[in-house]
Amino acid sequence: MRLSRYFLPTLKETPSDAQIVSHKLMLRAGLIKQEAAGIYAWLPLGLKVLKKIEQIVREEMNRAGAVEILMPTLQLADLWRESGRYDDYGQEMLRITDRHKRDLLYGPTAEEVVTDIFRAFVRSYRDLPMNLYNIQWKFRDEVRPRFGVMRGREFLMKDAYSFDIDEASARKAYNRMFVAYLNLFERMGLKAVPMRADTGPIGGDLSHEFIILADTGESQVFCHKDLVEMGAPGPDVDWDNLEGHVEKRTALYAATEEMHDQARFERETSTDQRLSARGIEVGHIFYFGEKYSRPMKAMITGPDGVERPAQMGSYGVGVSRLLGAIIEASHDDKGIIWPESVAPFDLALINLRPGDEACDAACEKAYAALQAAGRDVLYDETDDRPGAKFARTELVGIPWSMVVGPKGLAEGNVELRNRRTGETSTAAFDSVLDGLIKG
RNA sequence: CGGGGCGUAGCGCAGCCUGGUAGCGCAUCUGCUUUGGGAGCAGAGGGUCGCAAGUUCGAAUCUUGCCGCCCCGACCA
Repeated sequence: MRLSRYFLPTLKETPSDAQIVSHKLMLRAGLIKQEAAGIYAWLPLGLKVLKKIEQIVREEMNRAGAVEILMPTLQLADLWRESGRYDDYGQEMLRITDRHKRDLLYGPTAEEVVTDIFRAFVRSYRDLPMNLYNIQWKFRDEVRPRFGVMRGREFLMKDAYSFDIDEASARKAYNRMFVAYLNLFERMGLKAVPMRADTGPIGGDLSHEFIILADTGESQVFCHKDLVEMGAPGPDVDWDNLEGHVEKRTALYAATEEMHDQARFERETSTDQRLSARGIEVGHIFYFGEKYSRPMKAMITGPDGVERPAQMGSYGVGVSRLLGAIIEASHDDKGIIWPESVAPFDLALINLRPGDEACDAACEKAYAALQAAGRDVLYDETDDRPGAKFARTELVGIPWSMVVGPKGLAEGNVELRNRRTGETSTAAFDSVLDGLIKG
């Protein structure tokens, strides 16, 4: 992409509405534009990152055996009356009436819809286990939206729903999501720690929030230090036998503020193992059994010929929130530092002197070669001054920059810069180009 | 939903207390110069001061109502 033909409205000054660093940077780097409280338009660069995050989530869901569907944003109130939640949900649910005076709502979640889909087609235990997910815009009319996309009213969420014949099988479904979450957050360069969450009236031990640690996190969290550095199991696991991976990570103490038990924390960890930090919730998995399947009559016939409600669980990832969370966890005073897996461009090609024959020729050659190699390049051929180009590239957080200037080029050299480390190396044009082409 | 704050050019702000021709920086446009860390000089364009009503000879400024946005708290992916 040639920058002069792209749409990248960066801001030198921070809009006064923004308070936390990720929100400020998202506005300054031209990722989003606020349209109303908690409602944002996604500009080209923000959209690219959003799509990359979405794709990682999709790939890891598929790997874990979930199947993608797409459910509507507008839902029938009648379904929610069946589950009993229409009246329970309160003011956070945006209620809408159509021209026929039918009560609709903009879905804040999709348990009712997915249960309705399930019960329409599935009757037998032979069709189970099943896990259906979708990545869709949700709306919760928060009283007080804040922190940019971290707590908007409209947000993109991946929500998966598992259906099983019994609790033992449901537990396996839960474990698959547990491991899938560890894997997908790691792919985004995040260290996510699963923490015991409130299971509400259902009870049991099957609910975890996935928390990433960041100084500006919304809640206080407490956990065993080792959990933070424990890597994800990775894709090559036995997806039917994940108990070991899950137990290893749930054995150590980890709790959010609401679930925290200081006495137990001190009992189960030594002083030097204790970590108390701020955290951002980026995922939540939950087993809730028959909560929806029973009132909505999503019944399954088992091998014994007996009909019983499906055992269900739901698994959410805040896709749009993740942009904010990643930035909170990865930035410096110059701007965003995108992990390569979610970066909007693989690299920036900076022409320091457009109009200079040698610079133009070298840049065009590099641009063509990199594109041919499948690299997504942002080619800065604007006539801004070098300082402005560097500052902008750093602000938007592109992982690598190839800098082509007249002085270096006279020697046949160009520069390669790493956004995260700030390291700069000068080398021959061809060798830098080869290195970037090979990745 | 309780408490607080703010709406003045695209962005950041001053002016308001004490009513009298709407300003500054950045950005934008033109010209010249400049070209390895958000350039310099000269010039230009851009505002029914959130909306409405009221007070007044006269309202960005005072009064009332409404709308929007932000912050703290309670609540949530």
